[in-house]
Amino acid sequence: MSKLQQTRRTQAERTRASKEKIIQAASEFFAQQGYRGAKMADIAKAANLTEPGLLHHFASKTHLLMAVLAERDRVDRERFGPSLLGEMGNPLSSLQKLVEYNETVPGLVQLFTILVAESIQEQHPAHNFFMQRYQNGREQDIEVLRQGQAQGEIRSDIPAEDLTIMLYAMMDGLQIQWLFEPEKIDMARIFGQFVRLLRGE
Amino acid sequence: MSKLQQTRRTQAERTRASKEKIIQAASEFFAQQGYRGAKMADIAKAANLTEPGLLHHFASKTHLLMAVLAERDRVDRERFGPSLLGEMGNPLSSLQKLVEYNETVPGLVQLFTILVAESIQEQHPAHNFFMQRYQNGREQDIEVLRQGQAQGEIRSDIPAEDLTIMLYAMMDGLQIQWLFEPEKIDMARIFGQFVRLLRGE
DNA sequence: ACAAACTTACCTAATGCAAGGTAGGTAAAT
DNA sequence: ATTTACCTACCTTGCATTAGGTAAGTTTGT
Repeated sequence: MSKLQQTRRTQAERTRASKEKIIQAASEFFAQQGYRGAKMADIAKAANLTEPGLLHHFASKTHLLMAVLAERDRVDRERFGPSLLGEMGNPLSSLQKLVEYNETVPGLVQLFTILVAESIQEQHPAHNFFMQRYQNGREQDIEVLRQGQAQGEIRSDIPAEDLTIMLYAMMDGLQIQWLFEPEKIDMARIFGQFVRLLRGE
Repeated sequence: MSKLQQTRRTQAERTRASKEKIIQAASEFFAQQGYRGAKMADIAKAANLTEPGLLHHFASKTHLLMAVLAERDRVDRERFGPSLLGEMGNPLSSLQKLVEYNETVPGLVQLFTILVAESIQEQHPAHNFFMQRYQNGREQDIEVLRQGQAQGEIRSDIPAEDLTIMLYAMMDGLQIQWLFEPEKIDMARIFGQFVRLLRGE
């Protein structure tokens, strides 16, 4: 139709711009419909492309999903460090920050919540991604927690391994109820209560 | 082929038997593949029916899903009371029982975990079912928790409303990690630690 | 008591449509 | 001259649902 649509000089620029738009669109649709529910055609249209146009950049729906997840991870690691707990010294408080941040990006939270559950099945393309994610996360956090326990900032009557599991569990679980009723569930505040418990009052 | 396949006298008997088999098969497939991923053909075959045979009993895939959930609810309410917390007097300990029971039925846990996440989308056929489920559950439990607080069995520095939310969150969250790595995550023991926290040591 | 009329529990075959992916081309960039 | 970034047209498969039939079970009239 119009020639105004794509006015980018170099190919590199065009590619970068297209991929970015695709990933953004895909994130939204995956978040809203899950991986299975999301349709390539919709994603393509949202990125101003046809379906084959999209497939030129990402060879298959699975590839696209992995790209979305990788990108998400990259951004998150940029924003927070490797351990979600943050710096030694004041652990848990930066986790609290993360929960507060999450309340501002319901789309992303929904993306991960739906995909995590979907990917419990072993044959799901993101199965290993999420299993690794939990494993790495817990492993990273465990050291920080031990530190905190040694310094008396975190109660020591529960092993650090268990604490990591509980932290992820509480975050995930709160997200579910919050996604159903964002107005009603004050995720950050309740997570705060939980953190207080772990500090030992 | 053979006339041995269906040797049931009355129609009522046949219908009851068929519906039972269908619901059982559907539960398994929904648990393994989610609602979207499960195929009517597979469910039908597992129930010794053709697809239209199945549809004779449940008018659509959505109807089938609702039937599965209703049946699940019925069985659960039979096993436990209306409140998951159990009797007044010793609350939380029966919740602990529930978690231990859940460890023996991974298929059911997976069914609910995957479906809950899937049904976060408003247009999902089970959306209202699960939202209600949380609302009712929390409402039922809140009274029991207040009792426990009044008798000093449960710490009183966290409002009962928040406690109900945290209990469901911890259960849901633990289930996710447990479903990924059942060997590694000792769901019941960790939930026990959490319960201890809520008792105030 | 029993046959005619009806209802139920299925089946085989076909429909329809959604959705991922391919073939092969064109025009712009390199 | 070649590679890249797309597009149009097409293909294929998967899958829920419908059309229409048959045989067994059930009800009713007499």
